[in-house]
Amino acid sequence: MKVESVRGMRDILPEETPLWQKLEAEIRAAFALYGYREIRVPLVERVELFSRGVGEETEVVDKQMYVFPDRKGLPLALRPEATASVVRAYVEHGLHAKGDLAKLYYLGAMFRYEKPQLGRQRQFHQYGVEAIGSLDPALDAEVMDLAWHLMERLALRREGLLLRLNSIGCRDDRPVYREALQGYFAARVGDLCPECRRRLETNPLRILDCKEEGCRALARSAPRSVDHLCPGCRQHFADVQAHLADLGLAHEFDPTLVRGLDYYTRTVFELCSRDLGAQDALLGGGRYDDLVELLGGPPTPAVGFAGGMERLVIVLSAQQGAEGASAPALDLYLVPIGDDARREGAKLLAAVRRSGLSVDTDYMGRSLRKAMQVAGRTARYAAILGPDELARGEIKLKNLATGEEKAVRLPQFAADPHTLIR
RNA sequence: GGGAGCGUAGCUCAGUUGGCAGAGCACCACGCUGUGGCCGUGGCGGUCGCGGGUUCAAGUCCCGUCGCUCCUCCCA
Repeated sequence: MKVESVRGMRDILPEETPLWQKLEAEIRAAFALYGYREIRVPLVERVELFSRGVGEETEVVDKQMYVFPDRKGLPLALRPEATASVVRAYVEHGLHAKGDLAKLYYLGAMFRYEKPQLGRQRQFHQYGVEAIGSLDPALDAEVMDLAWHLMERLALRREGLLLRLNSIGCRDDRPVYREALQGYFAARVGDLCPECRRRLETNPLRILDCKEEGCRALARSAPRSVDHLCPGCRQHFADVQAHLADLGLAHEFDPTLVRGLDYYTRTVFELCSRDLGAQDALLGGGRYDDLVELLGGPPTPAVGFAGGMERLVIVLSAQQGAEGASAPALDLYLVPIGDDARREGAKLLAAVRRSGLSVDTDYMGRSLRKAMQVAGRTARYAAILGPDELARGEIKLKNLATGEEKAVRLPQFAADPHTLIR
């Protein structure tokens, strides 16, 4: 019986890794331009970090989290997202004591137990930023500008993207809005699914993104969060929009946007692709002004976003598909003829590699012709070493693009291959 | 969560009313004994996703199961 990969967990093969590496490099470069520094947090956390931080009632924690006890029975979880971990680290290491805005970014695997499909895996990869320590609406706008800038770097067309924006208010607004929702849904409780009847008491906000058709119909004309903002939050939201306008960032106000995680406050946003089908959200984020305090730190406002790498890979590979085959990866391919040449060639390889040239040779016992074929598609130069060359103390160098071939002294080539290969 | 489609060679896929499992690409050998890209000839390669059922006979029909994909929804 063949052992296969676990459902929703896929291999990224060498054909695809260059694209991932390019993507990671662009993400790091963009984040660095905006003053963010990388933080690496564990893949495994205590369950309570997410049940408290993200919210017991959220779909991510309630239905999608990988939970298991360790050998001593401690309840652990594979992280379904990274913000809670970053904030935990921020509090745990007293980063707030530096009295400055902490700008942190991360890149890595997340785990959610969902039905896998294109652009949605059980192990997936997110990149994200967290700016912890300021309530300035200009910072909200800067974070969204960073999101846009990243997309520009990846050469995604601006017209193909859509920034959706909403405000869900602060912790003082929440009870008011919650009551409004409860009042609205309670009057129509007969049309709610059993799950949502429970949510009516525990977390009525979640009814807004229930999947049942009946609940969704009700949600469409439910009270809007923006109509229940305190003066401060209303001003904050107006300022954010003004700053976005200053930066020339188009956006669309979407009163139904609530986001799936409980820690969000005030600003919430999503950047969507217009040419991606069902899984169109490229990244999403917003403010989480109470999370630091909730996880044991001092009251500290924060804003950030997270995006999915798989979805960018889809968009990018569709866009780059026409670019064709990549250039040969190797500088040189050694083609040995006979056992003596193989032995002598192994020494040569070690020397040439240490000079900084990438070289490979045949270990499959291939014929000269087959080895030349491999050289032709993997390298810029072929080096032919056989009994004749060995007897003369030479090696034949062939430029595989031009077909030009010349014999060079073996010791000279081993000592200084760079001048002969360019 | 709801709906639909598809699983046949390493890859992309044919396979008719149930009747000998195929092609192209890739790989290997030879033509061309030590020189790649082009061409030709031959070869290697299969529990037809898995398990059951119907049948003289199942890749094909039926049931189950696992996986993949798409739509809806949600999200990254």
